[in-house]
Amino acid sequence: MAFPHSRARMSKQYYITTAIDYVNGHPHLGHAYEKILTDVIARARRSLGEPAFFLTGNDEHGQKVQQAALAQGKDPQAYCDEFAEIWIPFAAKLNCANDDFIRTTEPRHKAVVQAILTKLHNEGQFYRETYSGWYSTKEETFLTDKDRLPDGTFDPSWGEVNELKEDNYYFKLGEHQQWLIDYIHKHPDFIAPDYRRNEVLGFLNSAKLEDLCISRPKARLSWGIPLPFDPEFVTYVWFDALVNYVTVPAALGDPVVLAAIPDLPPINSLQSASPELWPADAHVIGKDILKFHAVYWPIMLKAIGLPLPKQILAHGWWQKDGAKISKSTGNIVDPVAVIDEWGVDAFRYYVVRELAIGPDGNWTDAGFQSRYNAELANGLGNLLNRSLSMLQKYRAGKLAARHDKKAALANQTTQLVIQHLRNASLQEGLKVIWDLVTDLNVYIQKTEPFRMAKDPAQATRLDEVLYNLAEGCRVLAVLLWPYLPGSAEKIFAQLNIAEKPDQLGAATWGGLQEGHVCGAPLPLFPRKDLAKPPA
RNA sequence: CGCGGGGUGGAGCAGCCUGGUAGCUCGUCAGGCUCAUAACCUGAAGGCCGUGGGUUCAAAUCCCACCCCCGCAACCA
Repeated sequence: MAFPHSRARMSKQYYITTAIDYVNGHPHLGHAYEKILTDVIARARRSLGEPAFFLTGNDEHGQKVQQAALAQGKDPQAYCDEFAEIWIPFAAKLNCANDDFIRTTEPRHKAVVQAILTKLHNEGQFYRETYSGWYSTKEETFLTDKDRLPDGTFDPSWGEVNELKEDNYYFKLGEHQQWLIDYIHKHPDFIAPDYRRNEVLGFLNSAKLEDLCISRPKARLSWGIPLPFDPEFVTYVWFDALVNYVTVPAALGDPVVLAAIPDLPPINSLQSASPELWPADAHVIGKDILKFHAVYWPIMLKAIGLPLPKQILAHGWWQKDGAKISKSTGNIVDPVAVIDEWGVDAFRYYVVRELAIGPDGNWTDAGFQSRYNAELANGLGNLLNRSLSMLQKYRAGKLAARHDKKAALANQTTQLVIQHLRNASLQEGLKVIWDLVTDLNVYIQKTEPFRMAKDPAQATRLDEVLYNLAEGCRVLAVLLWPYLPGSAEKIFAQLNIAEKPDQLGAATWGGLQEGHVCGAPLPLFPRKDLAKPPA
């Protein structure tokens, strides 16, 4: 698969990742949400003129994958390959411009994981110990006292529970605990939003960290990366999965990562010039895996000798109609179905506009359709439509001299949007953009160009208004590009602008020149009837 | 004493950290406009900000107690 956005630069790129998705099911709303958030941030950086590298991928090892493959009578690798055929196009379906797609069963990843394990093992960061506990063979997991019913027994759903002794390797976390607490205090932006930082600090302050078990006996779980120093074990999935974030930089030859893992054998390096990616600027994750990213991962990196990511950005979860999303009750949102019916930009718009990054959201079909009609169709789409319609009708699409009635407002909007994009305040950015949309709609109402058109004495005034509207739409397209790249390009096409609206520098007022001929209007977001037949 | 999130006009939310006339979107009602995707604009009605205490000149906002809802075990972001 080609990743046309790949690029190699000589200086540190903005590097942003999603969590990698576990391949035991099909993509759902939550996966789509995370990828879109990340894509908007990555596109925003590119639009600001900064090279940005966006990584997403699949987590393919572990017990559930092995079980699922077995249940279907498939080889685990074949099973993962089939899911990759779903997940890679899924990112494209969301119009994500990711630069690479990591799969943890790839040779490049195994090589990096094993090189890191070797290094840490040689440095004495691991120890081997026998664990004894209650083991559910059916669920293939150890149970704790918390899993006991009030009468002291285990729930029958666990099946047969036996006491089991098992050797494993452990990673010493405890000795890094105070260092991590200090680090988080010194870097207040490391975990966002800040209430998540408080949560992590609360966790770190409440008890001594238990050491992390980084292995599973092969007899119990074979589908994993073998420990290089003990072939009887495979790597615990989380240790495996987190490393993905440095795998790709390593594979591309990032000098920072290579310096920390000197024994890494040569893996593929397609780049002629090695990009500088690490440390990541942001890991976008769900709130459920905060502990892995804000506790285990920083400690792993510290032990490896790599700098920490700049920020862990934890988003919330979606509900549907106020209830948890559940496949068994059919309470689901199928992103692909929504995109097929409403368009990818409508989907991207809704999930970003509906909530800030952090709180939980609630998907309702009524809310989605309401935003679609009110904000996309009636707001933005109709503004473009009526503006171009009048320009076409009264001036055959041809613009008169530049006029700056809306210049100050547009430039101010641009500054605010840039600020919000830099802060990953994506929802706020959209709000500010829509303030401009609303203002331009009011502007038409106040100036009534359709009335001026009937009075030849007002011809100049009409030209001025029409210029402001067309230029306002052009600025809007540029501002919208990180969020709604397809729609932004459609606006440019209707304005008859050849370039792409993908550089925020172009949002400066005055881009449209006198004499430029704009195209004819075409509804951006065709309005749909709110009344939907009951399912 | 488990942890976390939340309870703000009919609905969905912001505001709370850094107290000082309660805000947004949708919906409702009335009016205006006609360029436009039956779209757009203006105005109005509607809330004692979960409950009870406390601090304060002043509390949605800070403190204490309590009540209620939702996640933390799945299909998981």
